[in-house]
Amino acid sequence: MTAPLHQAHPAGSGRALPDTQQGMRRRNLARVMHTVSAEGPLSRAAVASRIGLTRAAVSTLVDELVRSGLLQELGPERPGRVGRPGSALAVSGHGPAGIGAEVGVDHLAVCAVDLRGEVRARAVRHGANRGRSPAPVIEELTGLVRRVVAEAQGQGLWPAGLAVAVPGLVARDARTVVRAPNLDWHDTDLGGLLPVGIPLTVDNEANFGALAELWLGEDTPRDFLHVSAEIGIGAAVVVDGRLLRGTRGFAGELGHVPVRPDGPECPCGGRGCLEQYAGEEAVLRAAGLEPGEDRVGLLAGRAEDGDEDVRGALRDAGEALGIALTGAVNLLDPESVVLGGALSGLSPWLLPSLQAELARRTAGPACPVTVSRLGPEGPLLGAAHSVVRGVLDDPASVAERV
Amino acid sequence: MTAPLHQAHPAGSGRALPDTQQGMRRRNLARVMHTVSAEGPLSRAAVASRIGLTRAAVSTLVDELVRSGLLQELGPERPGRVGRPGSALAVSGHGPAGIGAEVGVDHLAVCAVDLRGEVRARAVRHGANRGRSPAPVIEELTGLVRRVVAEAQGQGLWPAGLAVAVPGLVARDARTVVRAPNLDWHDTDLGGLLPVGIPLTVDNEANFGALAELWLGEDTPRDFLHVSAEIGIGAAVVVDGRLLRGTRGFAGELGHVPVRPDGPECPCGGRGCLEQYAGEEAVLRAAGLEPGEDRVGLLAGRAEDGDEDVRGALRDAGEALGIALTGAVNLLDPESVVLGGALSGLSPWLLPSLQAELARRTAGPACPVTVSRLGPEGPLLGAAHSVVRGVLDDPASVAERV
DNA sequence: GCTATTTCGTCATGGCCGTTTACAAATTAG
DNA sequence: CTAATTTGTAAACGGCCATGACGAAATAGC
Repeated sequence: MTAPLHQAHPAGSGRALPDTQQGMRRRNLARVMHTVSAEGPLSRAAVASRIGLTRAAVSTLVDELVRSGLLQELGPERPGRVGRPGSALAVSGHGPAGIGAEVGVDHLAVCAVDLRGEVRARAVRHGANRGRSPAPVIEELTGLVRRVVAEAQGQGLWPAGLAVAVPGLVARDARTVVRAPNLDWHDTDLGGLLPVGIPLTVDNEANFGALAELWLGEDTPRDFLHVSAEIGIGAAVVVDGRLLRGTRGFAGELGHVPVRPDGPECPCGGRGCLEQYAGEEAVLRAAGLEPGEDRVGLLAGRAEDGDEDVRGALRDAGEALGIALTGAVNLLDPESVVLGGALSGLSPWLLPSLQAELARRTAGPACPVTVSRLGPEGPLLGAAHSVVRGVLDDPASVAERV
Repeated sequence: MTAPLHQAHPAGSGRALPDTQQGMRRRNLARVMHTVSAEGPLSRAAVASRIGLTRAAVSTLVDELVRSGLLQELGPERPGRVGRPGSALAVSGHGPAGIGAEVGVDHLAVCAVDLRGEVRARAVRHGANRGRSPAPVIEELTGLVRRVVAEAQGQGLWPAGLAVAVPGLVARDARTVVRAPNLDWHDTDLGGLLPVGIPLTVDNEANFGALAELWLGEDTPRDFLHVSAEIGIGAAVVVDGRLLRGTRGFAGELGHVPVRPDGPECPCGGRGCLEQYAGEEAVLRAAGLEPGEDRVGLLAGRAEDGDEDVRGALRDAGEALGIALTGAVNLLDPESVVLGGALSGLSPWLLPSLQAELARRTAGPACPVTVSRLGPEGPLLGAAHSVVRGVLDDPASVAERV
């Protein structure tokens, strides 16, 4: 198994595959898969012209991929143009599947996604996980995973890997949850707790959310900043289509960017961190509400009803977000900023002040701010898709396993 | 010519070389060059074991590189171990040279660096360029370039490219200076003004400074934040050994990160930007000094002499830098922060408050802050080396030109 | 309806490139 | 002085993509 670049925590950073004919072959197999996956049913000739190889070379690559069950021959295309019609190729719907899982504060979710990107099975369990110790939660999650895997297998799929999204900081080993304040987990190695016989990857939910946006969003650029919030405020930086992780894997801690350096103290040790103004707890307090079950829904509902306290609190939060994002945008020059997770539901009341602040502090045109279409589904889908992308990135690695 | 990844503004982001046998060959030539360049004189066998190819394959690659004048055979190694001693290979000192140039506010400088990384020729001209129109300045620079090129040629070198560092924002075409406030240049295409018959690249001096740090610094990590200042404050973000440029090429504008959102107005339109606290002008004003010739030297001198006003101003600037860097570090999780350019000379008085602020606002161990060893030489060396790296990254592209 | 044209997929051939295997050369160990 | 070890090179081999030719299947023109 070679670790593709976008995988949760790539081991090395150099070229993964050795530069020998075999590596070349593997990379070309990957290019065929990516092309077919991205541009729908395509003939061998179309693929060849797109990736710059000859029809003959693509033919042998396709043969290999069809034999491995990764590509499917759909039969002759509808002839619209002159010449013999090609034989349409599509990504197989019966090959490997990516299993995505999410440990939320209030729920567990698992889904299976096939190579085509379709969700083929899912399972959810609601109920607060806050404060429960990791072992029983993971045990419950394992049950859901088994159910989803079984259901996928019933449809002719086989699990190629499991990716778990957690609301917390994950070490670069892609297995250990270093700190998940909202679950009260510390230094928990999920590798030992999830006894599923398939490759495991663990990552921050914000990271998976950003990847989902990158892969599934429409017109998502290759350089953007994805901001999300469950309770803390997390950001993910995508540069040139790849996640920026940082040395320890902690990049994107937008919540503790100083907004007002002399502001209220923050548990992190700093003062006036963004989380003190735009964190869920802070917004609820400013709105005069008590923390409860569906906090985001509550805020959205009150704001919708015209509650001025809530609206004001969200306006202030948007302003603080705008200040913090001004710094981030100046530093990174992204093509856009995408609001995801809980923020997408509250965007109608956050956006105006956020954008105003950003525009006011920017010389020239301000960085466009958009709202994720995926909403709360992002992290789960991103996790499952990360496994699928792993297969697309190196088809040879799974072809052996068929 | 293929654009290597670290080059000023790579055209595309995908794999540069096509995945065919020829591309493979080219990449393997590059790997041989990089290995020999990085690890000193090495035998063919040693190179082979390092890059994972066989001795036979490396032999043919080396032959080609020697014939092109990029590698040099130094003769048999001193035999310390059992077995036939290898024949030492070293990067040639008579092949291509990188020409670096710098347009500073108070000076012009040009140098030539060979493949071994040694400076083989240089020329400097002092005198204020502030407010002069681009044409005469560039004409003067061209003269220096011609002199340095001639001197290098006299030593058996030939110029492979010219890289120019400017104190301002450069568009992604790597030729146009969009805005250089300290020179008062706007939308100036240096490509038309520099009629030297070799490939031209223009980039921000902060970017080149960061690259110099990456390539020449000792123990510089592959993920760091390089902060420098001439008059504005610029940062360069290096991720995984590559410069982060941003969509428009404007990444790293640390100077306009909000430090105190309600602070003094800034020409950029914002309020309380870092530059209002730690910019050269602001520091001079706070120290009660007038802007003059050698401003940095003046500040350092007074601080050295114990001038409390100056020390206080620098302390405050360090504090503001610390606040801005806290945000950047939270967002990027770099392995270290490196202070370069003018900041390195003032570091004794900036560092204490900067580090204190950073540590106070960080949970866990704070990001280490170091001072560049290169100082004001960084941008010029980085520019010249960027050309050299371009050759190492694709030796085949220049081998044709011999 | 028939032929020429265009495009698709495949096959045989050839060239490029790293590997394998073998061997001579140059050194150390005993 | 011999055995062992390591280096560099040469020849044969195998993998992989390119080239060129060919049959198949559609359209375009008459």
